[in-house]
Amino acid sequence: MRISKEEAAANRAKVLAAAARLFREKGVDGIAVAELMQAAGLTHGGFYNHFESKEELAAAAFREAFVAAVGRVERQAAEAGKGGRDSAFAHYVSRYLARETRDAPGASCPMATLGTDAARHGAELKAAFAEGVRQYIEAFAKIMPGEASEQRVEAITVLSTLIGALTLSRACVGADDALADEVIATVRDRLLADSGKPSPRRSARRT
Amino acid sequence: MRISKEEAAANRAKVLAAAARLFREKGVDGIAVAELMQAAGLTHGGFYNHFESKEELAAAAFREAFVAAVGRVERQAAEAGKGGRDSAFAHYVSRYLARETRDAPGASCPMATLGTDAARHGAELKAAFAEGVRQYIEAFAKIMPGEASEQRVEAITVLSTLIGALTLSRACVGADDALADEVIATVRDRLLADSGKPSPRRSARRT
DNA sequence: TGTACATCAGTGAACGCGCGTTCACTGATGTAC
DNA sequence: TGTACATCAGTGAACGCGCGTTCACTGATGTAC
Repeated sequence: MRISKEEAAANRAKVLAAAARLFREKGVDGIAVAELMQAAGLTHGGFYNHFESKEELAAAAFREAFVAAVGRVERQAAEAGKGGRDSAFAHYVSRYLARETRDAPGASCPMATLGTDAARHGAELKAAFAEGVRQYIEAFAKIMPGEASEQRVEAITVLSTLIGALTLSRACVGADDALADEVIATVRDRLLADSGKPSPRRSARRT
Repeated sequence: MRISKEEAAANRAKVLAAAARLFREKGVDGIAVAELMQAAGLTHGGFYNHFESKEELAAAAFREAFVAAVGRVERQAAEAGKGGRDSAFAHYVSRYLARETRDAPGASCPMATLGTDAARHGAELKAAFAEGVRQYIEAFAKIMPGEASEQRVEAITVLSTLIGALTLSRACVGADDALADEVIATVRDRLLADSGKPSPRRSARRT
């Protein structure tokens, strides 16, 4: 049965949202089109009314995920007016390396979840990913402590550190929880110590 | 036709080596058992004479890849007798973040290529990965500059940075080569500057 | 505004392909005598 | 040491399943008059 244009647009948005979450959780190849459609409350047959292919959906989902991630950074940058850059940076890092973030990959940083997928898939996905990275670095640089001339270097370095720590911790959680927790706690404390804002929590050290 | 025990063992080793390379290049789900066997010069039917399942092979391949990676670190540590820890560290970082390493994922750090696979697959893979990370951190700590009491923290932080930078660069290469090169060059120079050993090459800055 | 028809989002069966795994078979190796 | 047989690594066809994609169909929406 045909439905209204608004409903169709809402359905498309639902599919995109489900894809942005599930691709991050299970990888582009780890979730089937039929499962995505079911997660959006639809049946799989209608998929091609909205997207040309799974690959095209993936590119759109990557863009959606990056828009949200860059938005989070920019919101922190905007609030930096109150507490200053150091505060914005500390908040962002603490949140990024929290256990809750690690355990909810579907809602978190696309670079830590989709980087390997982008590297292994086609040009369309890589282009969407690279464009997202460009925007993210630019936004992230604005909340970096230190001299303005060094902000881009710092942003790229810290961003790499965050992505690596989250990747490592996620790969170990379930097999060695102490190690998984140690990685994010250690990196968080180390980054915050560097910025002159030591974390209130003590560093988790393995015994 | 039956073959000698030595030949059979050599064949098993060939399959394992092909898996350790190809899983890193294309991901565990990105390469078929038949392709792996072909890469080892065999046909797919004999696979189950050597391994119980693809998952078991993957765990063995992870272990193999980690042994090689930890070995590389320990070799650097051993050579540190000559030039000191700083020199071992600088050599290792420069090599890790070189373009050649980035463009040869099949022979490089398993944490940067298989972390996401480990996070998304079963307990067996995660266990193999976590064990590898444990050993890697311990070996890596020995070539970290700075105070001995801080070596583990530094090792975890720098390792995260290396993994993140390589992941980002690999995801962008082909779509935005300037950005991909900037990421590894910037992080390399930044890490070496920290250790008091600035890189001879100038930092690549985007224009 | 009301009516008649064309459009098209959604449905679910079906297609074709690739994958992990199984199996009957082969024949050289390893072993028991 | 020589012979006869059992073992088993390797082969390639086959199985069953899940996946991305296609398609005929439905019926409410959107539009032309």
